[in-house]
Amino acid sequence: MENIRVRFAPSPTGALHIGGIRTALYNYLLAKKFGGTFILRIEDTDQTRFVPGAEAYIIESLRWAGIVPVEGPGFGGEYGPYRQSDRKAIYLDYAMQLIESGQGYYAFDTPEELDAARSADENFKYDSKTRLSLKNSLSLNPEEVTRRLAAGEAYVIRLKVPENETVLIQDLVRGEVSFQSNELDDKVMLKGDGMPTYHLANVLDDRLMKITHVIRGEEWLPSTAHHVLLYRAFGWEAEMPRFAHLPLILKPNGQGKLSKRDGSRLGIPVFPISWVSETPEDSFVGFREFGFDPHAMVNFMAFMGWNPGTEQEIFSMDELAAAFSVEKIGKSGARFDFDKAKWFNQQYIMASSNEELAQTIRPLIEAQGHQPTEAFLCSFAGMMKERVVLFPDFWTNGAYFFEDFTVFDEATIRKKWKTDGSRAIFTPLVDQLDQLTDYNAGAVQACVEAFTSVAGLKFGDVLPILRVGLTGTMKGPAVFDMMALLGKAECRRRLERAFDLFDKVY
RNA sequence: GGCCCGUUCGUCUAGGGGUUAGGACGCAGGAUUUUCAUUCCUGUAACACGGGUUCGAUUCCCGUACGGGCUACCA
Repeated sequence: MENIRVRFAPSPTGALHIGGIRTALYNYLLAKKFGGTFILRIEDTDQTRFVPGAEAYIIESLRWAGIVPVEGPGFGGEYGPYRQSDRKAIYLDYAMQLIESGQGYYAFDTPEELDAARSADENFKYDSKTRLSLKNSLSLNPEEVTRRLAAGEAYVIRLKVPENETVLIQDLVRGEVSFQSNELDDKVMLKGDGMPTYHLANVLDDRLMKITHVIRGEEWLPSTAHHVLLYRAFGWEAEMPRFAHLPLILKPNGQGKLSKRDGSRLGIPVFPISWVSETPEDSFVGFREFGFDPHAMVNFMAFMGWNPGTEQEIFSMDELAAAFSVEKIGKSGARFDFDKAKWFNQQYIMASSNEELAQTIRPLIEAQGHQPTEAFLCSFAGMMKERVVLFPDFWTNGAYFFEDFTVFDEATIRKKWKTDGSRAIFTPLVDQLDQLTDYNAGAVQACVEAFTSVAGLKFGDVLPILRVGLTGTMKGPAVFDMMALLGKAECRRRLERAFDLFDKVY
């Protein structure tokens, strides 16, 4: 394989949703697999849509996901600058080449005139059939063009799309796709403000940055015809990058592609990390803040539209890179399945070490006002990790490890606790537990078993009392493990408090 | 409207001219478990439709339907 160079080229117009992350991921995986170079390029040619902070958001999102560029703004590289607004002169230069070679032309039509043309004919297209009746250097005489230019009149440079040509695209995902040039319009290459459009800048930068593979969303497939025409115009068609157009990510339910609003509408994340804007409607919660492990998100995203062809589903980034191939990318849109995303996260949490989990959840626990020791937190994580799906579940499902419960499972107590006698039965157990010198799970269990048989009770009569007495709930880790972690004094305190509470149930 | 792309269980998908059409999520049931969860087992459910080509089509071709994308001096 040649020296692969791929790029992720987002526009800094706001938060980048999960589809963008997947595009970046596939580019990254291809580069990683073949020892190539993954480049980040910021396509900020639309000054009206520029959003401050968006570039930093994109970089942080990628970093969180473990997709780190080798070249890009702030990352170095020999093909910079990597922000298109810093490359303005380059685009002008090449746009002029288009004019000189007769493959581009100046157009003086104002946006208002074009709008008028469109409202007069809804099928209006600026193309080979209409361009001679519009105001441009093809229809106007040379003196008039020179005069307008000299007078500083606003103009754009358009691509002169040739007639009667067939544009064939060999797409790595879709195979051969063909377009008739007569269907294509004369796209603007250089805008009135001197900035290039996406099409010009993209083609030029891919060429100048020696990009070998263009992996991008399917929404770009139609304009790829124009891009090929541009490569042709510059004489680069033989060395064009290879194209791969990715299937879109669809809404979880209903129809259409996934949109920003779907997240807040359905209460699920569709962004990698949170985006905070002045208005709540434009602020979004991310996978990170939802409590996802970035590896789980990446694993999940990798499978939206790609599949290794084996039955393995859990992949590290390295394994993903090793297994990845553009040929195995699917063709049809993939519906965003949040249940599957959660399943991946659960798998990752269960596979994480207690130490890793402790580190991740410490801020969540501390935010609740508790400063557990590292040892305590690790044991806690170990006991809870098979019982959570998202990181915040550690707190929601295990708060009783850190503080007294306020509500408890009344149904169990009504069934197992008798106000006219249970207290007398269980107080000796508390006392016996207090006699233990080594308060470990085994010793506690032995003590409880001995008590149970002497008292003529069944395990099922004693365990629920202990469990609910200690934690308030019937759900949770093994009782004796929890007792060992909580310690003798704390268990005694909790049980006495609980017994008082239970007596008040009726 | 025009151009382009797509269509296998509810969802993500494997597969591919002759298969009991496989896996995963979800859901349902069961086993294990002091609870919950984990784990294991079982079940549920799919080749959009119509024509060809063929001995045989879910697989190849053509239509139709449906879905999606693009159709800006936005990317």
